[in-house]
Amino acid sequence: MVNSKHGLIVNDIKKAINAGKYEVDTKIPSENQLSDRYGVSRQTVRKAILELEQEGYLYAKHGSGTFVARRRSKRGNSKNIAVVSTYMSDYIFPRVIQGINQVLSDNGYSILLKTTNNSRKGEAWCMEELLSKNIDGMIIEPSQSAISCQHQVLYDQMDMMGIPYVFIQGCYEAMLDRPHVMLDDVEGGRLITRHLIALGHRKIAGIFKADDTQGILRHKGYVKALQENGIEYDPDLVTWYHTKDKGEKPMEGLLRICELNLPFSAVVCYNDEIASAVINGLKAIGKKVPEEISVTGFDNSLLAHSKGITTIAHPQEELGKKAAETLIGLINGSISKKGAHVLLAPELVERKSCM
Amino acid sequence: MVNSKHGLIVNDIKKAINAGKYEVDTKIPSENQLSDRYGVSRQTVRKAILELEQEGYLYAKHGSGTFVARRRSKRGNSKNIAVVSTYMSDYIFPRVIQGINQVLSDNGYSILLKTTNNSRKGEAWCMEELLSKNIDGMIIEPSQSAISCQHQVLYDQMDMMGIPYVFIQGCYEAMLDRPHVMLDDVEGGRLITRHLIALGHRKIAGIFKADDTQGILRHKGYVKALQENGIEYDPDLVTWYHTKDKGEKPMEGLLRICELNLPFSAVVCYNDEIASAVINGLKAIGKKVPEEISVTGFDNSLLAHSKGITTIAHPQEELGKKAAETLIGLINGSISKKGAHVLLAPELVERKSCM
DNA sequence: TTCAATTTGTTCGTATGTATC
DNA sequence: GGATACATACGAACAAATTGA
Repeated sequence: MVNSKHGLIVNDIKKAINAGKYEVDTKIPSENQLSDRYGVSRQTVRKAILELEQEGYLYAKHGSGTFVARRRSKRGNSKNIAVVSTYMSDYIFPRVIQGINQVLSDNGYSILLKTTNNSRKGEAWCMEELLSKNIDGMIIEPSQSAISCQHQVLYDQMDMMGIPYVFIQGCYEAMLDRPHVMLDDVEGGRLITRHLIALGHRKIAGIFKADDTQGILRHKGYVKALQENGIEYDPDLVTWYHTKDKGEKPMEGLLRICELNLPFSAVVCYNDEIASAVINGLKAIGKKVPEEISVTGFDNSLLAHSKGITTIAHPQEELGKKAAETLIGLINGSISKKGAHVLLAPELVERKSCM
Repeated sequence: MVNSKHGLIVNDIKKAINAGKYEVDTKIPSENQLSDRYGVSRQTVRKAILELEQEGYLYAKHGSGTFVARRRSKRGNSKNIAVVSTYMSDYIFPRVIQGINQVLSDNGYSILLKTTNNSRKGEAWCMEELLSKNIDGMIIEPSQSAISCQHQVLYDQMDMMGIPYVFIQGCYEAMLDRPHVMLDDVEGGRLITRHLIALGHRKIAGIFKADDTQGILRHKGYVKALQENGIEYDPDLVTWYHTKDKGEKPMEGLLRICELNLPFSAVVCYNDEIASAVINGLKAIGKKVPEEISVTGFDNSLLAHSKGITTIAHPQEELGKKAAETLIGLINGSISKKGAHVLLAPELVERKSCM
């Protein structure tokens, strides 16, 4: 995003100010001190400070020092709502945003769209930019949701500025008390596992993502369904993987189970992508799907559609609508922050990957 | 009262521009030349130029020179760009907007998203709302592009306010001189017709939309390909239809051709939707596709993918990127409105509807 | 009041990187 | 590929304003 040294310094100081490390009208370190600290020339520091001055973050006093400016809070009803998503072209997102747009535009709001590329840095960057703009609220899909949120200050600042926000799809563990609208992943995991049990399966393997709230919740539902039907939970049948594992790890786990001669007749997968990889893997080692082993996905993505995978459907448009309605409720005060927790019921989509 | 050397240079250049000594978009002397002329260092010249750039008098082009900008009324730069599309969830749109987002966010801009639902009223309503907001530019996909633009006043008003805009996908007939970035439909029509000719077809029917710029251009490409290959153009083989005709008309035309006993072995269709309907229609009257008759589409939509229709692909992300780059060029003055006409090369996607 | 230290403001010189023609 | 021109960065010097001893 920013390659230049002065750009990095600008971001750093901005972050410090937004985090409240410098009070308004207090002096920041002198140019010489900063150039020492960052290991750059004084000219480079000056360029950064000049930029921040023009953006209204700082003001310099000749012979005296450079100070933190009182941020102009030109708040009011701009009728703009920020929508922050991880990726733009994700198969799942267009319909969600369509739902959001429908409700918001009906209520006279416009959408300010931002993407984080699913990185924390991207998210922090986005929010810092948004704080300098005039928005009435925010709908945000958190990045890498299972890792603890290290930039909660930014959310605190939004609270302080009275800008309400709603999490969608996932929510940071530490912020589950904040407003959120998401799929009931526990229920989804339960639903699809119950479906397999109803088909007669007893030994059901599972592949879940460990660094993701959704993965943990779906696993919870999987366990719940087993218990409800009097089937003992066998940890050896469950494989956990992380985002960085890419494609290999899940299949490795499954092969390990095969090698251990643990009999299983079905696999519950974290999502359609994994399910697709598993189907290919099973076919490669001579197992027939669904005749010998049933496989399920999650998300009802295009992949599930084209490969005929039985899966759990996101009520995408509904999710967008609910999120927008919740946010509007928060803005006009008709909904309290504590009550704004919505879980949407998932739907089972039967295809031909199970029997 | 300016004491600083760079201040004197700023005033000098300002005066020269205001006096008309430098024309708009002409190059001013290079930094080195100016530093020689004024007897100051290049840094001092740079500082002066930077100041003038920020005031909107000049714009610098890396590796090329520094130029006189078209003076704009200094509306606050909100760093917001409006993106107006017809529908949100269209199969084609996510990737286009992804391209737009990539370029814009790299340049520090945010996207303000609006939809028109492909209606003129929706478009007018959108633009009125946008005019009341603070935006630096607009990328717009026009609604129902062939009908003459009845609300040109709104565009004139944007011109007056100095807010640049770029049309994507299509462009109003009467506004083809305005900046636009779109697919080269003539080339697309030529490409797909040439493909059929290369496969050995000589009698090629065509179905085109009459009230749509794209329809007319695709027809033009169709004619061009025929002429280039020494095949006479036969108007009887071409069916024209209008938006209001819905699905029946195109097929009627084709049936008429069949009844007239005009032999043809291939059909070039306006888009994938028509191609799909034509394939169904031909099958219904006992013609085999592609064995007896080859059919082509246009747009590379999901429909073409699922039905295996040979078609023309939009370079979607590229289109978004180019549109964003063009708009940024217009904003900082490095591109003139007249030069901002971009046609993107289409790509042939071979599937199984031709032989 | 004066003086010295500190801090920002302005300018010069130089070097390297990178885009454009 | 080479020349040109802008972009970034470093180092140094002096000027001007402020502050406190």
